[in-house]
Amino acid sequence: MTAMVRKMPIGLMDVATPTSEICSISCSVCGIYALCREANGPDVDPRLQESIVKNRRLLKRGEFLYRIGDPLRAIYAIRSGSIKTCVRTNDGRVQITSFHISGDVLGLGAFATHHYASEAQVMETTMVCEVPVDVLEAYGNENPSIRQQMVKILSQEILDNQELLLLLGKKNAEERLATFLLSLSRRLLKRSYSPLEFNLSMSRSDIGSYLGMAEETVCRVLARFEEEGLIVLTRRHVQLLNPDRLMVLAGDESAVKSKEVPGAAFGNACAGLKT
Amino acid sequence: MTAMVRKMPIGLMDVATPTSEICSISCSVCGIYALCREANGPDVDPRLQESIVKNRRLLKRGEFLYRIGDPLRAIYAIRSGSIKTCVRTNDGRVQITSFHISGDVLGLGAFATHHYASEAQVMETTMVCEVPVDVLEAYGNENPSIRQQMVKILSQEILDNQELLLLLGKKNAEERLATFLLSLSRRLLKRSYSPLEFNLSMSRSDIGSYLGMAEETVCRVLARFEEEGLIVLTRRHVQLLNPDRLMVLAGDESAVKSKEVPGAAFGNACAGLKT
DNA sequence: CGGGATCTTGAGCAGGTTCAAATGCTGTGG
DNA sequence: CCACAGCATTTGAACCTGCTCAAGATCCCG
Repeated sequence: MTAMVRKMPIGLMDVATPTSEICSISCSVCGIYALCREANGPDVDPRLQESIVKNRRLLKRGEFLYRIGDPLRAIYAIRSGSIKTCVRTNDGRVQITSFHISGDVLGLGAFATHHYASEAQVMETTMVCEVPVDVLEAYGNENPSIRQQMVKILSQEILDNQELLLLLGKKNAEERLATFLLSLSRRLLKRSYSPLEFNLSMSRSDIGSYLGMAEETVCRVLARFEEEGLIVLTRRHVQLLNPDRLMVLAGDESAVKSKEVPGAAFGNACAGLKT
Repeated sequence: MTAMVRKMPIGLMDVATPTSEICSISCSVCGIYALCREANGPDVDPRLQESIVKNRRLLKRGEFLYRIGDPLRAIYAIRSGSIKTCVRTNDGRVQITSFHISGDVLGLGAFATHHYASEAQVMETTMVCEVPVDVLEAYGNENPSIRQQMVKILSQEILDNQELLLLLGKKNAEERLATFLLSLSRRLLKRSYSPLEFNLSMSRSDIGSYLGMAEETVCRVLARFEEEGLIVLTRRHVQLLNPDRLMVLAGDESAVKSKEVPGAAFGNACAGLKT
């Protein structure tokens, strides 16, 4: 049970997608990449194509993509790297609302007020595509599928937030961390990364801020998980040894999701990793 | 400071809008009522008009508008009454994600998967308008302003959730209740109800479930607020005596919002209530 | 190799939960 | 109209999870 799985350095920090693959990333909920694919077709809005292909930005750790109160000018799709979004109280307490990774779309939440109510900070060197809102709107007006994608992305963000609300309102420390690890694992799987072995791009303190608990408690619970043989942890490298047991600990809503992502899925993925 | 404000029995439980007023309710973020207004104009999609005018439902306390896993068939606008939406863990713990009142729109969050991930339960006798999704989509395809409204509603729901995430992740019991009372007050003000005196349509237990704390703690903190002269509480009837101090206690994000809703707004509203 | 950031571990404390019981309110049926 | 059943609310007291403070260990980068 200890070291059957060979080390594969695949994780948030190791993503390096060649430029040519920008439009080939498989991501069912990612409207912007769908948009990219469309942009390669025959009848394309040239403004959109230009904005997708040319408006790319490389950001370094610590930089802000946008801050609270900034006017909404563009939405962003992450090509590689990772970004955290936060809200804060007036005395400076910070609640991280989401860790965004390759394929995620940021910024649509500001459509209600046209000003950001959250801030987006880069966690590691990150490449984003920038789509100005006027371009997006123009294209959306002509293309129903783009509109549907936008609604889907927004709607998905609501679902993700609901899951986090349940976690923050009703789960204890152990359940929070189990939920966190599994949710990360699922998202990596969707993007064809290894779901059982990955690197965290966030610090313990960030994890705490996201899960509504102190940094120290994060450490302690993770240490307990390791003692119990559920995971192997080396700095920011994580290996899930027993995802099924983690699922039980997570106390997730079973009725709906257990059908979609049964424990067996993890087992199979695990088998694929073995030598 | 005690009883300068005359009792006005306006609150969640007292709403009784005549049928003729269905389309005249002023609600800037309510796309469905905007939709209603449109439906009275000359060039109207007859399917939409029919669904708005005819598809009304009267629900009684305890009934479910939809449950987790139900397929998305329609979205709903509340005409009168109130509805709570919840998510739950597999062992039955319930997190209320929102209290919806007159003018709110429910159901758009299910667009991502076409199945509800939450449940909506009626808190008191409630009248809703039902708009089938196919009707909404058909009409949205023809009318850009409807589309914008939908995006705005979704986007607003994300903002509301973010506020709740901050509350659940970072605030203590006192801050939670102060935030709750003020947020309710603001929403009532937007709908032209008295923001300083109102009836709660939810139980202490529901408030606890929403704010991530035990029913007993809700009671204790509210009792403390009353001792300190911040509020007057009689069963479910609330009077805010010192909203400015509540704002300080709430620890809300001041920078952005204090400009929009300064404490003076409450003072003025209060003056309007006096004899 | 050094210094700052990150991570880990320990010990004591406290806010909020849990359990329990008393009180108050509401609506229903006789 | 009143008594009663059932639910909601309130209050008390003990307990416990997770926080805070503090110190040490480890890592990363220049």
